[in-house]
Amino acid sequence: MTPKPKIHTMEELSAAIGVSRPTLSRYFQDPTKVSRSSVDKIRSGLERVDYIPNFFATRMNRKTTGMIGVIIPYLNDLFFTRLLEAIERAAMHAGYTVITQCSHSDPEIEARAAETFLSMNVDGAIVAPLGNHSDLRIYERLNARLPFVLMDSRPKPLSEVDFVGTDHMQSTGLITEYLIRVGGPPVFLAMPRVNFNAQERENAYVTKMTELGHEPVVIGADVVRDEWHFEAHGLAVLDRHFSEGQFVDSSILCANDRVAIGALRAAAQHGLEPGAQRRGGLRIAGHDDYPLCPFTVPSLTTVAQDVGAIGQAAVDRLVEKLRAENSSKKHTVQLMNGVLKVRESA
Amino acid sequence: MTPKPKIHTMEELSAAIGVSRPTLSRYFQDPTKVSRSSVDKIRSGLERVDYIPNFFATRMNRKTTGMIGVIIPYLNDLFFTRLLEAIERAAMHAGYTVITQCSHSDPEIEARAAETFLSMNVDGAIVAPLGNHSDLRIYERLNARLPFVLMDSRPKPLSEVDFVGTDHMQSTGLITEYLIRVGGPPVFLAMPRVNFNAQERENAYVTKMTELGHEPVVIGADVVRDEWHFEAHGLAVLDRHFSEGQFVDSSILCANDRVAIGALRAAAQHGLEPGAQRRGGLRIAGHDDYPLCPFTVPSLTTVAQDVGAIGQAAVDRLVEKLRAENSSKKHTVQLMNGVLKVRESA
DNA sequence: GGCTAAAGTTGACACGTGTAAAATAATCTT
DNA sequence: AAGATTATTTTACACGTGTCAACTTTAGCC
Repeated sequence: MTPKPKIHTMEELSAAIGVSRPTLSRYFQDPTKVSRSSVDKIRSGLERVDYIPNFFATRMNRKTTGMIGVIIPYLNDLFFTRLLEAIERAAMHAGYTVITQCSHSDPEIEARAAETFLSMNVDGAIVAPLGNHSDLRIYERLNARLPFVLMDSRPKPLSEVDFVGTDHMQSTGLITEYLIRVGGPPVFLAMPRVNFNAQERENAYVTKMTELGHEPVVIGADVVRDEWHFEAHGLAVLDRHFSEGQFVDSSILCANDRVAIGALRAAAQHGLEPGAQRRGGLRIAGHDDYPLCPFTVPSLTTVAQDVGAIGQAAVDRLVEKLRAENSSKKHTVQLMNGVLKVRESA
Repeated sequence: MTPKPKIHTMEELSAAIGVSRPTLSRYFQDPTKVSRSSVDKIRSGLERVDYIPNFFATRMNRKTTGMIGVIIPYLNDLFFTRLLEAIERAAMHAGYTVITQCSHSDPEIEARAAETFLSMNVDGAIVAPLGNHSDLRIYERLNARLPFVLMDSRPKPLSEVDFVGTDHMQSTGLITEYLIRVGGPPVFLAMPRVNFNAQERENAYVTKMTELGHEPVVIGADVVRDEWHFEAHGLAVLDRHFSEGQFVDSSILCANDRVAIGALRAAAQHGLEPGAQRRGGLRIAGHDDYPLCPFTVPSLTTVAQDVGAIGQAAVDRLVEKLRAENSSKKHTVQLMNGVLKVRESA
């Protein structure tokens, strides 16, 4: 088949089809705004020709770009990819195009991404923030100029900003309570301070332990390792403790599942078999319900974040804001409950 | 501090600073093209004012947009996120902005993403294709209109297209040979046919087995399960076989590491302990060197794809093409070697 | 068939910036 | 210091499409 002739502008297309250019413009935005006869002419014309409207020219003048910007801190983590997937699904369903930027845990890249969004006139932005306190002005700047929603991790000093995430006091409390009930009171294996959730989960653990009359014990909080290498962190910390005979028959609550996967590995290396079956023995639990939890050996007991609901809620709230056009200035904080997933490891 | 006054156009900025608009335009593209004194005036002016050049207006007229489009088939897979990270790193270093689109293993979304790239006048595109043969025209269309590089998985019918990926004949051959050497000749646990690599690895296995005088055995190729749920696939297939007493002391080569993680799980559920230590026993190996391989129990023997090198090479080749401006029409195929990673499981 | 209201179309201008050529300023010769 | 270069700025137009107001056609009605 011979390649269709390429047409670069609506002007040319208008001449080739025999419909005025503004009519074409309206057709590409919403075919129902054009009469039946014109639609037919345009349809058949487009079949004989290779034309794509210029993305930039169309977006430049429209009052709304139909795009929402999303910033996530890290790609190599299935939690964030699932979140992103949920957001893309919800946004597509609501008729928006998602522009994703990854900050690679670098505040400078994060700031640049925010500027890009402003420069692109995105209709709104959803951001999973880094843990750096100096970045708060970035979020405030976005919040002041766009419909804006923070998700996953919440910087406390920021009050006037919408937020969607998990209620870590509830979720971490839930699994802490479970571990206390079925075994001994757990120690808490912290994660590197990559975001505000790290501290929040630790606080939730301490609170729940204190509330139930137990002495909280936190380990692994001092190590400043390669930030996002959670498995290596969990492995290194526990390997050290196990080598000294510490915690070999404890309940260990890990700050997230990736740390817990490292912990499981440490246990295996020391011939330990974490599991609820053997009373009094080692127990390991995590947080998040990472997709691999059912497949680890032993399978990992954890508390699930409802990633799909968080993504959906973030988009819902954003769409609500950018439709309301600055009517209600009240901000919303949506905290989802975690759900206990009891498996073999605890 | 009082918020800086917002300025929306270069025209206004020009008036506010006292430099002509075209000078500002040149400043934002390349400050060295503007005299020292003007740079100073603009710098100090920008500090007193809040202005961001309009992304679309700038891109519309420039002959080059400085953007490259990347399509990956699936986000919830650390292999692709690592690939994406390598590409973003390399592209940023080369001065390009990456626009990422995920096809979510849906040919329609993939096609739409390609059209978006054309509509945005990206300087070039890198695509990790789906396994659908009907999509070949999409790649041919992109290849005809842009500097274009395919990566990771290669549709054989496409000949005039640049490609960067792993030499699966070598990599799969390497680990097949290793398994034969240290234990019995392996059976091959196939992966769902999500892309062309699935078949290619299977072929490589059969070839190497035949070459060394062994009878190839492929299992799990018939199951058409939820496409990308590799772990569940590996678990289900092996659970069935183990239940019937099959392959309990075999060497099992999995088509990729995620399938292998499911296989390890199946072994554990049947009280089997895969590992090279116990001669004659069960062995499980994978392919890719998924980031979790060192942390599984037992740790997973595999053959590593050099993801970083693939991403870098794809960007290098693309940049080379879009600088050459259609000089040499010859296309390049770069196949990287896999590297054996011997761990505990085989 | 003529009149009116509604639907659809089009001309003219706008959007915010890039860019080549013309004009100006700065620097260098001799 | 005058002329010749060169560096820099500015003028004027271009980019491809959105949008509004004015215009034309169609549909509906008696």
